[in-house]
Order: sequence, then C-alpha cells, then structure tokens
Amino acid sequence: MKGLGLPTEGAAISTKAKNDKYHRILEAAVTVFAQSGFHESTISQIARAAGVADGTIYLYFKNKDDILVHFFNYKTRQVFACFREEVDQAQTAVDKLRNLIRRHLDEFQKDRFMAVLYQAETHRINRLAEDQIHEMHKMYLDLIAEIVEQGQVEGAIRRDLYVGLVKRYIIGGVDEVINTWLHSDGKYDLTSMADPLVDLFIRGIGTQQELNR
Amino acid sequence: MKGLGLPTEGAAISTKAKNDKYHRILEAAVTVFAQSGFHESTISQIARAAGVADGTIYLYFKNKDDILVHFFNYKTRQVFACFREEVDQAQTAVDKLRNLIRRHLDEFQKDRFMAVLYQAETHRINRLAEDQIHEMHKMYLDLIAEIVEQGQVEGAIRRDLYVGLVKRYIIGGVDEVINTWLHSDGKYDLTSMADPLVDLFIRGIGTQQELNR
Amino acid sequence: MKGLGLPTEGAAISTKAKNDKYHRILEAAVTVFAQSGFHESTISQIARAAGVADGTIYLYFKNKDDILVHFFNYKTRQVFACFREEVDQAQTAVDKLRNLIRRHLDEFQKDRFMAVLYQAETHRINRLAEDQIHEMHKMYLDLIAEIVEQGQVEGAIRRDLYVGLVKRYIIGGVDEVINTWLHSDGKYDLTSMADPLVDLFIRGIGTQQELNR
Amino acid sequence: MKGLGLPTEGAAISTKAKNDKYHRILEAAVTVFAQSGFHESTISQIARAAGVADGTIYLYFKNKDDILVHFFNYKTRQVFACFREEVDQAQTAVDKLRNLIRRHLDEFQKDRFMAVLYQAETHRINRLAEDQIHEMHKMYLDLIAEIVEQGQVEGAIRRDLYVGLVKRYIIGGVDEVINTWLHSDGKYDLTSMADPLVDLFIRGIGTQQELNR
DNA sequence: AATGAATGAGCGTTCATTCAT
DNA sequence: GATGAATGAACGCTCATTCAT
Repeated sequence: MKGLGLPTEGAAISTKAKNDKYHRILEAAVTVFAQSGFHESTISQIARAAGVADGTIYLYFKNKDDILVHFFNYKTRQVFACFREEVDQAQTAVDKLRNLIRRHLDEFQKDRFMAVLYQAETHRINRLAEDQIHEMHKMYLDLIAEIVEQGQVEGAIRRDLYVGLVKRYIIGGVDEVINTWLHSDGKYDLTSMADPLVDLFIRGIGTQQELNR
Repeated sequence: MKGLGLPTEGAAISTKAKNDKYHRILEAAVTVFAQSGFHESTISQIARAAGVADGTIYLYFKNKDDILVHFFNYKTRQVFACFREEVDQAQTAVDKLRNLIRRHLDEFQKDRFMAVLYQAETHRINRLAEDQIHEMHKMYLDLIAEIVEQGQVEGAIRRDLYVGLVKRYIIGGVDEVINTWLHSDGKYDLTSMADPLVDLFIRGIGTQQELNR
Repeated sequence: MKGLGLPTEGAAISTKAKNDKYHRILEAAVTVFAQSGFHESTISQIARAAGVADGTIYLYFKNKDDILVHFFNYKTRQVFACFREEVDQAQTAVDKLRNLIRRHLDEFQKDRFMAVLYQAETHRINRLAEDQIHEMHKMYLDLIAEIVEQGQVEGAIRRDLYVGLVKRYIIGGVDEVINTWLHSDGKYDLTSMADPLVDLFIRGIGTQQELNR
Repeated sequence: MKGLGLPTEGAAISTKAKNDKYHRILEAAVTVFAQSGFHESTISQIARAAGVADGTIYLYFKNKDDILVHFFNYKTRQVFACFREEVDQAQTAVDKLRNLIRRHLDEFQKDRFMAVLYQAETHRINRLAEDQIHEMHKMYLDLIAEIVEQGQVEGAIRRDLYVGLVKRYIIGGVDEVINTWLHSDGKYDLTSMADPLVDLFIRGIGTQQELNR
C-alpha cells in the first residue's frame, strides 16, 4: 500500500460501535461527494449526513482528503474484490469475461454514488487517491491478464495481443458505458449492456470478410 | 450552440492586441487548471501565468467558471473540428477510423494540458461545461456513426451493431489509452497505440475459432 | 413583524454566554457603523471591536446587511418601546407629549451611537432596514395620534388638524434638534431642549395678536 | 469656504464646451447617487450616464468624493439661493415664511434626485460634504432669523424665542414632510403641504384655551 | 470519545484610479 | 483634452481545522 495504510482505523478504533461510526461517516461522505463533487462538499454536510458532529470526523480521518483516500481504500476495493469471485465461478475465458463485465456494470448500477465518485476521481491526475487508483487498475489488469492467458490456452483468444492494451481496451469500453449511463441520469438498465459489449470485445466491429482480407 | 456563444470575445474585444490577451489568459488558465485542477487553481495563479493583473481577467471573462466554459467552447472544439478533416481524407471506413483515432491520440499528445483538462472534466457530472461536453460527444458520435454506416455499406463492418454502443466502445477505448498515458507521465509515444487499438476495435480479441463456434 | 423575526438568535443560540457574543457583536457594529457609516465599515473592524474573529460574526448574522437589520429590530425597537411607558405615565395630552419628547431626547443622548445610526439610516431610501423603519415611524405615529386625540377631547388641542401632518411636524422638529446636536459633537445638553420645543409645538411661533387677526 | 474651494473648476476649465461637460457629469452623478446611494454607485455608471469615458471624470473632479462635494457646492447652493428671492418678494414676516416653505417644497418636488441626495447626506456625520452642509444650514438659519426678527418687530411673532431652536423647529418639520413624501414614492403633491405646515408653525397645535391657561 | 463554537487564512470579485495612446 | 484597458488593494464571505468543555 505504498506507505499510506490505515492509520486511524488500525490505531484508534476497536469496538464495534466505533467502527460503525467510521463507516457511517465514510458512506455519508460518498453520498455527499457524489452529489456535489469533492470540493463543493463541506465537512459540515458530511457530518450532518452521518449524524455526527463536525469535530468527530477528525477522530476517524486525518483531514478531508483522507476521507477520499479511505473511500478508495475500502469501498471500491470491496467492490473490485467481488469481481474475483465472479471470475472464479466461470469456466471458460469468455464466460469469465462476460461474468466480470456483467458484475461490474451491476455493482456500479447498484451504488450510483460510488460510480459517480469513481468515474470523477479516476480521471483526475495529481490526485490524492492516486495510489489507490493505480492499485485498482492493477487488480483489473491482473484479472484481464489471467482471463486472456487462459483464453489463449483454450484457443478462444488471439495470441498476438499486447495485454496492457487489452486492459485499456476493455476497461475503457466498460467505463464509457457507465459514464454515459451516469450522464443520462441512469434511466435505462445498465447491466443489459454487458452482453452486447462483451460481444464487441470478442468479435470487434469488423466482418469475417474484412478479417479474412 | 444552445445560446452560449462567445459573449465577451465578440462584443468587447476587437483589436488584435486585446484578443491576444484573451487568448493568453485562456492558455494560461488551461495550463494552471491542468496542473492543479479547476478548484485548486486560483485567479491569482492564472493571472500570474498570463502576465496580467487579477482584475484584468474579469475584463475578458465573467468569472472563474466562465474561463472553463470558454475553454471547452474554443480549444477543444477546434481540436475536434480537425477530426472531421482527417476522416474526410480517407476512403474506406476502416481507414477513416484509423485516421480519426491516430489524429485523436496525436492531438492529445501534442497538447497535454488540454488532454488532462478534457479527461478530468468530461468525467464529472453536473458540470459547468455540461453543454459543451454533450455537444462534443455528439460530434464524435456523428463521426463514428458515419464511419460505421459507410463500413456497413462497404461490407467491412457488421450490420448487427447498436451504434450507440459502438460509440462508447470506441471512445471508451481511446479515452482510456489517453488516460493511462497521462497517468504514466506521458513517457511513451501515445500515437503508436493507434494501429493496435484500431485492430482490436475491428477484430476484437477473439479468434476465428471462437467466432465460428 | 412582517416575517422578519430574529432567525439567528432564536434558533441557534440558547445559553447566556453565546447570547452574550451576539449582543457584543451587535453593540460593536453599532459603534463602528456610527463612526464610519455602514458602507465604510468593514467586517474586520466590527470583529476587532467585538473581540471576536471575522468568521465568528457569520455564526450570528447572515451577512453584513443582516447586522443592520438586527440593530433596528432589537435596539431601537427597545428604545421606542419605552416611549409608550413614558406616555402612559402622564395624565393630560400635553404632559404626555412633553414626557415623550423629553424621553426621546434623553435616550438618544444616552446612546449617541444609536442616535447617529438611526438618523443616518432613516433618511436613506431603498434601504435594507426599510421595513423596520416604516414600523418604527408607525409606532411614533400611533403615539402622537393617541395624544392628539386625547388632547382634542380635553380641549387642549385644536380639532382642525390633519394628524398625518402633525406627526411629521413633531417628529421632524425632534429629529432636527437631535441631528443638530449630533453635528455639534454633542457638547450641550440635549434633554434641556425638550421643554422649549414642546412649547413651540403647542403654541407655535405666532403671537395672540397674529392668531386673533 | 473653509479651504475647500473649487480646485478643478477654476484652474482647468475655461471654454464653454468644457464647462458643459463638468455640469453634465455633475447632473449625471446626482441622478445615479440618488438612485443607488453614493457607495453603491460606480464611476462607470456616472460616466455612462454622462456620456463620457471613466477617465474623463478625473479631469473635472479630484475623485469620487469630490463629486459629492461639488454637488453641495453647486446644485443645492443654487436652490437655496432662490429661497432668498422668494423671501424678498413678500412683505410681512408670515408671508415671507410661507413663501420660503412653499418654494422649498416646490423645488425639492421638482428635483427629486437632489431631494433624495440632500436628505441622505445631511443626516450623515463625519461626512465629506460637512462644510457645505454647515454652510447651507447657516443660510437657512439666516433666512429664518431675519424673518423672525422682522416678525417680532411687526408684533406677529413671539419675542421670547430662542432663534437657534426655531430654526430646527422649522427646518425639521419641512425636512420630515419632504422625507415622508420621498419614502411614499412621491405620489401626492408636496407643495400643497406648505400652507397647513406654516399654519402649524405659527399657531402650534394648542388651542387658545390652553394658551390662556 | 464527542461536541460544535470559534478561528483566520485564503478565496473570488469589485471598482476607484492611472496612464499610454 | 479624451479615452478605456489595465491595475491591484481591499472587501465580504467560506470552511477546514482546532480545542475547551
């Protein structure tokens, strides 16, 4: 974790009740950040949303920035962790990819606040949560790499691929589908985009004719 | 243009020298915004970077937000405009797509500040430049739609595609490639990613075998 | 009270200590406003005079304007309230008028800052404290009207008077006496002006001869 | 003139055309000041209203404050000067007083902007135009003193009056009548208030009975 | 531990004034 | 003389952070 760690959580919190407050603040913060953006949100808003006093927040977080760091450390990490499960449950590489993407869209659709915050913050640079974001991308990369390798063994996936690019190819398409959904006020079903999207990933937009040219 | 227009530029400024100052501030602002983010940037920083007094900025822009709006209205519009040229210069759909993406990566590589700002702001919601961003996406969509349709006529592109999804599939992959490049401090050549990426778009990651299953 | 009320005081402050700070700021503001005028006064000056930080003022008042509104809502209202007492304590209309004016001059002499602020703000139009000023004038009018009517019943006051004009006639004379005193640095005793002034109000400047002409 | 003088006018302006601009600015300033108050008015507003450039104002006035000083030095002085004429045209003291007040109300009704500005500024202390205001009051006092003395000789006015108080008694009533008219949006005729008001000044509000008690 | 009143640095913005043209 | 673009000091106000209770 590149030296960031969880200073507050490990040291100061021990009982269940306290830990509860830590999470209450975190969830409240995500909600508030998602609604107004990080800078437009105030500590008071978060405190009110969490049902605690302003000062209490500083018992659990070093400062306002720290809340964002913890968010990426906890909330999205947890979501990304479940992607692994999903991948493990399928047999073939293509099924794994389909499961991964379906679950990805599903989770982001279920927690819109997280989705907004994730989309906004992963596209900023010189950011507070830089380290976390790097790590999360790495997790995604690892999943994709694994799937691609297996698919290559199975003969379902091309062997001439630069895996670093494949990751961006896939994560980019998924992110953009989520992003468009968010900007459209999330009125349609996001998860149903999974299958057509996976189809594009696998087959591309070209015809056989073009491929055999 | 949904009534936004260029109120300041058109009305108040006429001579070349003045217009110069307008652009100097705009360029300075983009640089500063890209380095620190919009909210972390101050008017003083921008003024210093542009070599003018703080107050001078308000002769050319209504307020801080207005600078961002003008940026999207002028700078990125100009870049996106050149995409059209690039598309028009190629004959086949596949060549058009390749040209588009190569130029896209090239322009963003040449103006890193714009790239940063564009990536950051297009992924926020409830944004100031909402209208401009929507329009720009629409421009991109139109280009892709055109290419896809032509490709379908030519027989090079599949006929069973939902074009709305194809747009996100392509723009997402391109954006993510740019985004990764930005986060990696732009040390490698971005444009060289164009051909492998287009190959993925066209052929997907699947093998013939998989496709013919 | 036309819906203005005392939003800050009533809701947010309850203990004696806090309320103390509210009043300290209010008194400090009146002093500063009286010395330099409302617009020439700065929040920093008021804060320094009240012995609090700039930001603290905004815990008790919505903004700078709000301080002025609260001043008229609280301080002068309180002064005007005591006029009623004074009137009630006398029997005849003439004695009531004399008591009223004596007390008026007395209170304004005792609180010079309030006097300055009152004189300055009641003579500006389109003002922030417009509502309060209207109401205060109305209170004065009611008192005068009451006195005049009683005097007419008693036979001590002429029956051919337009009461609206009588109010201005009296309030104008009193105000001008105060105003002159304020501009003369308040070196002489203001209250001693009450009796000669009342005499003028009652008898006018004309002689019997003139009256009987 | 206590050392203030007319520095700009005397020295820099000579031709008729220039002097024209001086007056145009002054009239424009009065209009703007009356509408928004002195501090809320900007040099740009005044310049626009006068049809000149911002910088031009500084050729005729030392600074913003200087405009206010010149206003009292020129505009109201001129109005007060005509009061003398009015007084000279009547024979008896009472007629003189009636003429004075009628003209006073008439002039202020005719130039509402001046009235507003005059009312606002004469009731502020530590003011820029302090000297001018003192002098104007002195002019009024002299007029009243003259009238009262003549009236005393004629036997129409009481001999037991403190003239300093009589001035405030009269000027106060007149001012308040004007002030009320201004606050009521000037919808009724102000001049018609002159006769009833003079009647009050001469006879007071008391009855004979009271006077003879 | 929990509070929330108090703080004050720092921001965006305004506008009187200047001065090169 | 006349201009108006440029200036930058100064303001009102916000809000992350502290600390006495």
